[in-house]
Amino acid sequence: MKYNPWATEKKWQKAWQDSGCLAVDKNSGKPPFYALIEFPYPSGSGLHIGHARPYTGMDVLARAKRMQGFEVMFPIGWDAFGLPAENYAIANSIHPRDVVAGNVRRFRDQIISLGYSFDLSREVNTTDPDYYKWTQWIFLKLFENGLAYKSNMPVNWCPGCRCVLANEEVINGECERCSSVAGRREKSQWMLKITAYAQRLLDDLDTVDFPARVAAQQKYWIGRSEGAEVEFAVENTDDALRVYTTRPDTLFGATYMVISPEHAYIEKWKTLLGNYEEIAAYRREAARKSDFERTEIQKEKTGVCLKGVMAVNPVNGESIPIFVSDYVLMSYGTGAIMAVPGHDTRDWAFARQFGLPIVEVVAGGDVQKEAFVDVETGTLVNSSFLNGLEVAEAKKTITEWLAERGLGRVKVNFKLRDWVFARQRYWGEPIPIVHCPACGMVPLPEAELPLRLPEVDSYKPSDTGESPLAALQEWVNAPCPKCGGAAKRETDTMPQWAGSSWYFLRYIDPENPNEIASREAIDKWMPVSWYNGGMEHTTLHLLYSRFWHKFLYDIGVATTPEPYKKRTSHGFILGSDGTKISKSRKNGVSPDEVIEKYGADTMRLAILFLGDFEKGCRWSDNAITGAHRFLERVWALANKCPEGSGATGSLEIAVHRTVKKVGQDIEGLKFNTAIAALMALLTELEKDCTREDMNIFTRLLSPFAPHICEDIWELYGCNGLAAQAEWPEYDIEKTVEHTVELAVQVMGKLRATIQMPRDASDDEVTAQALGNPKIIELAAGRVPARSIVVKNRLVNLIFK
RNA sequence: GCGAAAGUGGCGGAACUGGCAGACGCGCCAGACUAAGGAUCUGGUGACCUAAUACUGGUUGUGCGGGUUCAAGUCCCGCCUUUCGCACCA
Repeated sequence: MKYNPWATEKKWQKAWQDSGCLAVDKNSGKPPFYALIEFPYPSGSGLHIGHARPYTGMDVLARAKRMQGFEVMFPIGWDAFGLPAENYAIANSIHPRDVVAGNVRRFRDQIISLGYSFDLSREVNTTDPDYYKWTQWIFLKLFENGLAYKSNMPVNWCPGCRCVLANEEVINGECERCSSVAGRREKSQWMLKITAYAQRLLDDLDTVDFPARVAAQQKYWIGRSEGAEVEFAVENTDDALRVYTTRPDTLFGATYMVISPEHAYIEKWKTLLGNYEEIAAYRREAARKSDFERTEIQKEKTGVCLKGVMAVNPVNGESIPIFVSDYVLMSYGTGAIMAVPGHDTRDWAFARQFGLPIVEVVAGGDVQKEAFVDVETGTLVNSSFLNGLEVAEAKKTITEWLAERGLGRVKVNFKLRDWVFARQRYWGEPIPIVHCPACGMVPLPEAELPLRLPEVDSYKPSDTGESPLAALQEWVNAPCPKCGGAAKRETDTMPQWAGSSWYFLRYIDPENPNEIASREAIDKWMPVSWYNGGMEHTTLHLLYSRFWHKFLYDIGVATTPEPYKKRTSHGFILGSDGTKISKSRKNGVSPDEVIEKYGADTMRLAILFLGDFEKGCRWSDNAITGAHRFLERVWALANKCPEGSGATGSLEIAVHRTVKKVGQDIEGLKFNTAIAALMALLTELEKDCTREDMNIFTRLLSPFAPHICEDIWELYGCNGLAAQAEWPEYDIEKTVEHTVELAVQVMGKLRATIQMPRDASDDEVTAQALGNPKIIELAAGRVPARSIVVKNRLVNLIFK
């Protein structure tokens, strides 16, 4: 009987769903295991191998955990708000809701056809009002707690389309659609104060099981630094320029200052400045550039000196000039810096450009040739009372000195910036705030949630930079919830990150109309046992969702400070030509095509056999050939293998070893070597096999290739489904051979191998090795000076 | 520039806390079965040299150059290259 996956795959997919074996049994009493994948954005092009790799990996884990006696929750949903659906809707005059519904249907079908064991009864969709009601509810709580606020922020502006652009829509400084040069504009934006949680987001990384590279990247992104704030008085004004520095010890070397083009003092000092027009022109120039351009290009330093104002270095009273330059950003620190060209590379380049003095304050380099920045252990010079001190000591001394005089203070700074939480778009969660002329910003009462997206004819952004919602008078005009007077709704919507920042909580209790999830359910399932996702989400989604969860913990909704107990990250999968998979390059593979030609089990095995799950890899059709042949051999053997009791001798050892290895490899996400071990065992079983052995083999293979295993299970007349079978156990005693082969080395080179009983003593091993004809010949009568024995592995003989 | 990861046969990739490099698969070669083989099965397959009474003969080999060690793909020092992330972060 030839292997014919098409005949039965659909049948088993239905059987898994219908049997309820994928759904959670509340009363099972088994330990809970919550396996989570990053829920997909249901794009129009359907599910591709970039999804299939992580989903297959986690499906193997979830299936194995079920067999191992855990109550597994393995849910999926749809992160369906966002720009692509909206753009597609605009281009094709379809409602984004309908676009999404069609895409979701396609994704769901594909997910089922791949044999994934998701519990579809818990499916959530971020665009469902019953779902986004709670996204809005969380926003209201953030607002109530002072963590949501409005602030002027620069946005990308396309003068051609007359609308705000996402960073993604700006390609090389041009609008993706109309190729106009995109500029910058200030806009009042909703912000979330993630910075208030910076320290906790950093500290609690120690309490979770994240891969080192993920934790390192988050730490770097949060970017904690300890330094000092220093006040520089400005001559002829009552103002002081406040700077943040991590190197207060170099204060005596500060020979000029630089402020960001957006610094408020420029306007304040307008009348004092002899060259205001020049400065304003420079500012306009800087404003045209995106942050990206401004900070990316390794360019010559540009800037303008502020004529008419001078700052005073607080430690030595010297007057120093103030410049404006775009290399100083308003978004980090205070928007102003003290420049120490002797010991900072950027300041050095700027000083050279503008002929400014460069003073050495830490001994060791030649500051006239280049900035001397590697100074963590240097000694201070040219610094009055700091002379002779080590850098660390000098930092402390100067900070205290400044603090005593009210000129400075210790300050911890973070690179992390607050989260811009508004989009001028239709297809997002409406922000439940009303702007009242009398009462200001008023939150909607909870009872009015969800605030539904209104029906509109056009989803196009308005040409004023407002969201399309702004054009809907009947929706925009609403009574103030507080005073009842005429007021207007907020028309911006939330970013796509909103719905994905808490979805793992909704899976737990997806139908609950009264709360995000019941306390009981949260207690049982949180934190997520194992969350796997892409490295590209390490700094945004992963950090945002940790932030929201910490907030929910603070207000008593969540019961743990961290949402994820364990995080793993799969490697990025590239196309067969080694580049990113894209439709235009045609280097991708559609899982649908593979399934149609070879079946879902082949697809699953092929994608996991490619290479280390946690490392990047490139797709190759060769993987399919190997996987498919393997399954054909499995099916052939299952059919011809006779009844009988289990294997004995070395075959029994091979079986026990494989049980051990496959279990360990699944836990370590080493799916490629687990499959290799199964292939190797199959080769052994083909020589000598009974149904008893094949039964064990089938259960081991079942998480990887579940359909064929159900076929075998049925063929053998076993009870229930293979998916519900118990995971085989191994006997540690039966994983070791009684006779081992040892390598015999002479002076570190392999010369022979010998057979020895397991755990033979060093002396026995040495004696046996010396008795080997090959070794006798090499020894030529000499006696080894040393013999190094590595138990059950090798012996190395050293002759003088 | 900063941070992280990685360089192993023709190819994808294995290799536990230093211990027989190349598991497993693809491809290729030879053979078997065939009317036929792009099916299947069996055996072989890093490179170079040398073998024919001794295929458990020798040398060399994990990006490059040094080092530590009885022993290095693995550890240390110095380079080179690639990928990913961040980008003038004070």
